[in-house]
Amino acid sequence: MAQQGKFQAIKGVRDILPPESALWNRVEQAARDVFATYGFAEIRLPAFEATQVFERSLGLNTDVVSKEMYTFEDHDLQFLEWLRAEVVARARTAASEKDKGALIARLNTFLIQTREQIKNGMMPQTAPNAIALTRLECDLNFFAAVSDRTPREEIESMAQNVRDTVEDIQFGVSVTLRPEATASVARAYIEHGMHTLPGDVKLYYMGPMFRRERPQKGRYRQFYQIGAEVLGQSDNPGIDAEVIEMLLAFLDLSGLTERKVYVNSIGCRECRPKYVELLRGELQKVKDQLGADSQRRIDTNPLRVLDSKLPEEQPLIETLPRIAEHLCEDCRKHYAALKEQLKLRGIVYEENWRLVRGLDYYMRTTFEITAPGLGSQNAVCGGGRYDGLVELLGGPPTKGIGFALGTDRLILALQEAGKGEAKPQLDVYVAWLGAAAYPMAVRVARTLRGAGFAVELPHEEMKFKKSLGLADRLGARYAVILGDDEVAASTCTVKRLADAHQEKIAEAALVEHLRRHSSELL
RNA sequence: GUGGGCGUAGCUCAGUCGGUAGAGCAUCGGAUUGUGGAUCCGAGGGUCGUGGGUUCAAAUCCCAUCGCCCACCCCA
Repeated sequence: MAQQGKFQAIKGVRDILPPESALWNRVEQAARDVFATYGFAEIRLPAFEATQVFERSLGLNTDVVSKEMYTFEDHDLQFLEWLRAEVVARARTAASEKDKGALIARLNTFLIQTREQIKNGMMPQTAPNAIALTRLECDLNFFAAVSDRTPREEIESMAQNVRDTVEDIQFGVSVTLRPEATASVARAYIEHGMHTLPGDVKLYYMGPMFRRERPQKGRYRQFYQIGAEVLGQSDNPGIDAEVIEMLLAFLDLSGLTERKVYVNSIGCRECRPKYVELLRGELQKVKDQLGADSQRRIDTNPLRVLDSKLPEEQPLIETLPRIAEHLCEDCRKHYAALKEQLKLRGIVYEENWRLVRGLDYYMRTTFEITAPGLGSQNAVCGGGRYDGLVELLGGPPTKGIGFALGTDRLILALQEAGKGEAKPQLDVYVAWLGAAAYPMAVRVARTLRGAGFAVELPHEEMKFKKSLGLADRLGARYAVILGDDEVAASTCTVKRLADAHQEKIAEAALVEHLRRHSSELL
């Protein structure tokens, strides 16, 4: 229903309306409650970071970084942008005598202005910018020296140079809407010197993330995650197991009982590269039996071939070498201990040797939770160990493990499982009639709300017929009816809407009366 | 970026061979001026996604375009 002139939410983002928003609150509250019992505290992170934080953490050649991030330059230099566009436009036609002069003039102004802004601190003083400016200076000199004898191709090639260089200049810092939060947590851990805190640092977060992807079921451009991280000096598998235990306790409280837990180990910097090469070699041998996507992955990321869903590739994939058999001694012990720790906690899990992670920072323990009813995105939650990430971002050597749960998908799974019901609760509807009753209605509503009841008070005078009709449709448990009679006697007529039973209660005793019957409210 | 499906009332959807735009639910009002749910009566609500073409006549046929959904890639 895209009608001209009507606004609608942009592609891939959406409104979460009542009553569904109540389910969201329930889920998020469950997370807070459970995480708190495991000693986790909330960290509230910015929604955007310097682009490099994500490039460094996730890896430059991951899909997320290379094509799915919302990235922009943060600056306030419209005049320079306009100048740049002018330079580019003039450079396009620089071969003619007239435009040559215009290009020189614009480029000259651009260079002066740019230097000025850098001096003022309005533009970043970076090495690439310095190089670009020097190059433009040379180009300027070239154009000033152009004569009739200068070959046309040379002029055009230089003009092309100018366009490319001028467009490469960074006016501001590159920032990115966060596509995930682990990188931000690591950044914050370093920035605030959290390695000096006693014990492991246990943090959780929740909120929106952003990826510029084609939307589909359970996948949005603004999506939500609930996540938790443990950072510290220890990589004891007990931590990994406890994180998984906590995650499952949270899912229990949320009501997601139909789910599967998969675990795997993907090795470390020592043994994983060796395995990847082994796998690549094996895949090369059977290349012609694979689909086009998998063939491409042999070069780009052999581990992802294991993820293939193509039915015809499955038998072949089953014959491939498994990382569990090629882990180094330390990783083997770590993985074995993890499984022991899970058993110790009575956690039912499945090993999935094909479970690999897409992001560069993962190592050793990886895990995933799946649930039915999510379309082709059956993963609700993924996580793993990322020792070394903090160091990669310039911090001290630090171990880390955590998970991120797709809230949109958890909500979807709960709804599919019939556990998405979230009725708005309305305890009392105050129906009043007559000018004298309104002040009493205001008073009663305020008193009841003060006592913790959810109360609806109409502000237009309505016949009781209409008032009670509304009370019914709003799902109120009780109606308090106030008219001239009640005002005269300082009593309230209290009607239980479920069975139409009603009685008169003194105004002063109303709260006590409703409290006594609060079990009926539930 | 690639492929498929779908756009008619707030929602779910009919709409025949091209011939005045429909139903159910929802909303509002009335039957019922101190009492809700049921029933009955009534009302409002539409640029048939948008633009163009064919035609005496287009929701319907043709072209283009936009939007949404699902799937692939990839991922939570």
